[in-house]
Amino acid sequence: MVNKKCIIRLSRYKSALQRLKALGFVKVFSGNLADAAGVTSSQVRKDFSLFGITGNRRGGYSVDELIAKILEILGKNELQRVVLVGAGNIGTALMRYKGFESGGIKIVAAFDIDPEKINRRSELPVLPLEEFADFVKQNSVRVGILAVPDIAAHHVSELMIRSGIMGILNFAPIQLRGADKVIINNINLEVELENLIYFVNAMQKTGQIE
Amino acid sequence: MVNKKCIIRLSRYKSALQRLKALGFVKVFSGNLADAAGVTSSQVRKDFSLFGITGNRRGGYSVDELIAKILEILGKNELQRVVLVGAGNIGTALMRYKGFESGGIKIVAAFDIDPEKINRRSELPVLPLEEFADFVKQNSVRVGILAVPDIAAHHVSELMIRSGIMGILNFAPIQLRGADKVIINNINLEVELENLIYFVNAMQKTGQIE
DNA sequence: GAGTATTTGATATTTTTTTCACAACAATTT
DNA sequence: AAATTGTTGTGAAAAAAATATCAAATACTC
Repeated sequence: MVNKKCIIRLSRYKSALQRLKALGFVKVFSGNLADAAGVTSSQVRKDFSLFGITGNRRGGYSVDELIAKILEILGKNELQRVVLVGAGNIGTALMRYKGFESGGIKIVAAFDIDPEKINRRSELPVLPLEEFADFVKQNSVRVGILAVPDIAAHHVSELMIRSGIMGILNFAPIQLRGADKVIINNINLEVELENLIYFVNAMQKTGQIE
Repeated sequence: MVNKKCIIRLSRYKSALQRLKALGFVKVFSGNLADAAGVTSSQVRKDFSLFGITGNRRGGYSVDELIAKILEILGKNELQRVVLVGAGNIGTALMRYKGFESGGIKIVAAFDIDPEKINRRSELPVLPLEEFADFVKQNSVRVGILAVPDIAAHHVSELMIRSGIMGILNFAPIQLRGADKVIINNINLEVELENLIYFVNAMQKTGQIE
């Protein structure tokens, strides 16, 4: 009933609303939000109705209320703690990425097998992979980012699931298949680029797309 | 008719086939591929029929032929040159990422406004942003990766489009709206994590999902 | 405070995507 | 060589998602 695309739109509405709020808006109509998020106003209202979000007929929606409700739905009222496995290229970039904290998401620890990468004293400690299960259990972390080379990805994903992780954001270039009751979102850079290249080629051939 | 999801599946079939080939498989049935890619066999055959890919009734498909045809469709017969803007956290990680080259994609140059980041002598040169338009035109690059902070993203995307870039892979945490005849794929890490968190929460509440 | 204009919310319609079902066909067996 | 088995390819059916429609509601005007 509530599918992935719908939640992604909610995230987008949230960002748009926060922008609108920063600009001083107090009320918003479904049409405004739709424009800001690149969808139709019907879509916005449909999505809202799915979560029981209501506005005032003719009066639109209160920006503050909307933001509050969406944050609630997305579970952003409390800080979400996330762990990271793989302190390589992408892992390190994610560790340094500042954008998460403002959004209520915090990488609380990273893990790697390479002893050289271990650093317990850092604000964001890098710990040996052997400590992963204990850490996750003790801190009841439920979401993990997987940024290890493809050869290790399957093995690490199993460790994560075994340790109690229920959601994995996978950057390894293999399609991880979710076990039961585990959500896996794959981000595959090569696939994204291939996609782009296909449509660019197609557009160049036909002069038009879609 | 041919939509984004379909091309993403093609990419997945390609990976699965390359794996199967490495394992020594010569023939494959739609069901095998479906399993490997996590879809139904109908889906596989439908996708193939869209691109005029045919097999032998009862004989399945030749792995080599399939790979060749998919590579052809995805435009992977020639090396695809890509540029990158933003040599920060994520940009640098992408520059170092080795996975692309094996897949026929090569980042040929990166660009940044920070003079400290400029490095013309590197194998993957980092050039000042002012040179972007010229470089893209002279090298007829059509795909670019955008990895700059959100404040700069809009401005840079316009520069890219003005310079002739037709496909943008956007890592900035804002939803870039595609101009006409420009494809934009957005990768928003926060949105991905929010998504994961929502479903993990939902699962924990209900004990089941989907 | 009646009348008007405008927006929501719910339902209906359309479009898109996926799955089903099965005829046509090609290996394999008898 | 006939029968059988198993797989493709495709058109039809079903499911899912997006969009359009419009009565009900409510803010605003005069």
